[in-house]
Amino acid sequence: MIRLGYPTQNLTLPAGTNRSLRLANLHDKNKVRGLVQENIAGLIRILPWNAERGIGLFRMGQAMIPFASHPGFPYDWEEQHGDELRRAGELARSLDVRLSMHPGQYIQPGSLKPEVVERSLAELRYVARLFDLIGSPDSVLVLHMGGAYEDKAATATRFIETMRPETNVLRYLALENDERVWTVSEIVETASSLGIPAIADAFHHSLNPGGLALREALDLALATWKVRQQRPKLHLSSQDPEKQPGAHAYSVYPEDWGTLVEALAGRDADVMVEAKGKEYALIPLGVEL
DNA sequence: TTGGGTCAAGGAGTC
DNA sequence: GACTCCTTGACCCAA
Repeated sequence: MIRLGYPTQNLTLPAGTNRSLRLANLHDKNKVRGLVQENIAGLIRILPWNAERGIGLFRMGQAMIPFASHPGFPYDWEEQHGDELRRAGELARSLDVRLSMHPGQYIQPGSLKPEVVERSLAELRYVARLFDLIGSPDSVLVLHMGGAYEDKAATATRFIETMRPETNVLRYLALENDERVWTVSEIVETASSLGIPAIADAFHHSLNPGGLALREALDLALATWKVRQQRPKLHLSSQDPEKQPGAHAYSVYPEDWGTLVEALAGRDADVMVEAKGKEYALIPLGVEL
């Protein structure tokens, strides 16, 4: 069985989980508190909408708690929003919707710069703490491995050494291949060293296959989820024909979906669809909105 | 009220 | 060297 999901916002409702603010306004406690409450309220609106349509995955916006890992964050967000987050988590579990987050390109645990590593770890700890409060052990913290710094082997070693002590982050962390640097086989190797699973992104894989067919890449990535006894997660998207290679299209093309389904060959997976059209991109995959 | 420039942060690749 | 792309558009000022 394949379950589907989409990221951060629902265009139909509409509702979102990614409202943020400029750093210059972070001092305004009431503003920040209001935005966080709106993001959590958005999540609470989206979850039942998804469940009614059989959409079993949802990715929360990284700015659910905007600037949560920034030293200038103006109050104790765990204490102030803990109850709301626990309630949202209870709702997600009662509806059987799996949650995830995907910190962005600035998160570089393998960086050569200590300050970049520290900021990256602070952000990863924020996500893990948020998942703790939500309380669903199958939540997934999706991360790219970042830069290669002209020496992949040394960077992978550095990445592993930096992450190994982060036991609470590792409870949720999964590594994803990207479209130009790290291939599926490389992230599977690093993930295995850390005892965590790997996410194969079918679109990135098509741009950066590392000599593997999609079927072979899935064989590697799906097997890594045994360490957590969880359903494997994958990503799917299509190329925007108007833009550079790697840019996500508004929707998913049926041929890309067909290629993934064929490569899965009947195996179970949770597939996150990354498209500008959000939930509308699930329509060509058979979801009725 | 709206249009458009700008926004914490990194790195790789293209032009 | 400037621009684009990646997670995700949203914020916010000027008119």
